[in-house]
Amino acid sequence: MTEKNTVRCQIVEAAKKRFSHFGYAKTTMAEVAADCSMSPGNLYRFFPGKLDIAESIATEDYEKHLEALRKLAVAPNRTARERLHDLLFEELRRTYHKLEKDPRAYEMATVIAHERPQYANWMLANERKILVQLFDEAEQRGEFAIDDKEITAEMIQSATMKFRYPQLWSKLTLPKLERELDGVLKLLVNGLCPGQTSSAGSEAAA
Amino acid sequence: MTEKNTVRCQIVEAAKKRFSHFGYAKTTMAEVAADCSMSPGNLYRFFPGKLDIAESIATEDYEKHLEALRKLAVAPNRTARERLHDLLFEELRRTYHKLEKDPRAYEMATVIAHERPQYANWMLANERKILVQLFDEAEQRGEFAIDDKEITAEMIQSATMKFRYPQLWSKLTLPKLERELDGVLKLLVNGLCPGQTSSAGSEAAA
DNA sequence: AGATTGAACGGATTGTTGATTATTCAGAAA
DNA sequence: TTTCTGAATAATCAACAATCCGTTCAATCT
Repeated sequence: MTEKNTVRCQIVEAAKKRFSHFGYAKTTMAEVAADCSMSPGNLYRFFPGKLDIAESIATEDYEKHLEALRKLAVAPNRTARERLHDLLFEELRRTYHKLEKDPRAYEMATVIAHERPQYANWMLANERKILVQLFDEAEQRGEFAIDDKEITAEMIQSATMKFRYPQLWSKLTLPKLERELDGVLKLLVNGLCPGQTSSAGSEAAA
Repeated sequence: MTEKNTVRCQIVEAAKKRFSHFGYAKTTMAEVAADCSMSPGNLYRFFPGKLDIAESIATEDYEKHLEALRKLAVAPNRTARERLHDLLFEELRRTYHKLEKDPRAYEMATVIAHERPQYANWMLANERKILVQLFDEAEQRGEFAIDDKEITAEMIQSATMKFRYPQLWSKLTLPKLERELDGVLKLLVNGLCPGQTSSAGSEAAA
């Protein structure tokens, strides 16, 4: 079991090097196998297919991101609104930078999104859990008033779709995207109706 | 001049028939020219290129849609919130049906969006004007409280992006999209903060 | 037995060739 | 002159061949 895991890791590491250096498409299973001093066929004892190796790499990275989001969601000394802001901005910035400077990451994201549509849903569901937790706390402190928190989390995700895979849907620069996300967040928090005070429109984070 | 316009119309009509019957790609300039009893070269006295004929057709149709939106934006006996609802739903439904039942329209939309990125921006700007007008009225009646109406219109468009070209970004059915748009709208209008009453969450329209 | 190999299969990809077609423009027609 | 033509051009596309590569599995090794 531990043995098996070691081999799995070895494969993942070899693939990681190849993928990030030559790209997913230009890396062959035979090459990865050779890097691990094994035959191509043997890879299939550890992964169902090539795409699963890529998914494994992506997930490893994503888990770190998720952890960072969880931290932000419960940061002390921040209002619920600020924490929501931090969450959404972290998401935007991470994706933007990842896809911006690294065409290999872009390629892998595209392939996985295309061949495994459910993967994106799984990511959204993970982040929804964090949002719901944030809402729970916020409600207790009377910061937000929310009927159905799960649904509301979905709606927040709908409304911020544009900022989740920024360069797939627009060619805007990061500063412009940030300004726009800030505007959308303000609207989501305060609404269009007259009523309560709107606390400051934007803050710096990180 | 009128003469020229007549010929232009004739070309557009011939192209419209061809495009909707055989598709944009499978229609040749020679065929359109033949339908108009003229040589292919002569088409270029009236249009800079094939794509411009398609654009002309698309715009003709779009102008009708815009007119419908303008009507909805000033409908009497409806609250601002209801009119905003009608506007966004009309947009969603039109696009959905158009792309759903007519693969030719989908093809043309794709080609134009790809070759003429500015075209989509022009459409958004048109619709923003309508939104701003709606906001102006709403503010006078005290229904909405809005700082910068142009910016707010942009933010509404950002937040409802997912519903503007529905089948490009998700495989959701119309009812699901409608439920989601309703949820997003509710959030945009009322905000997350506790405060004023939320008038009914959803209504039927047309 | 279980673990590993590597040749073989077939679906996808690439490169090449030939045809199609959007666009131009020199000249014919009006 | 202005209006139009249609052959010439260059870019794109479709079809086919050849190759490549992910995946499988019968045979080999431990």
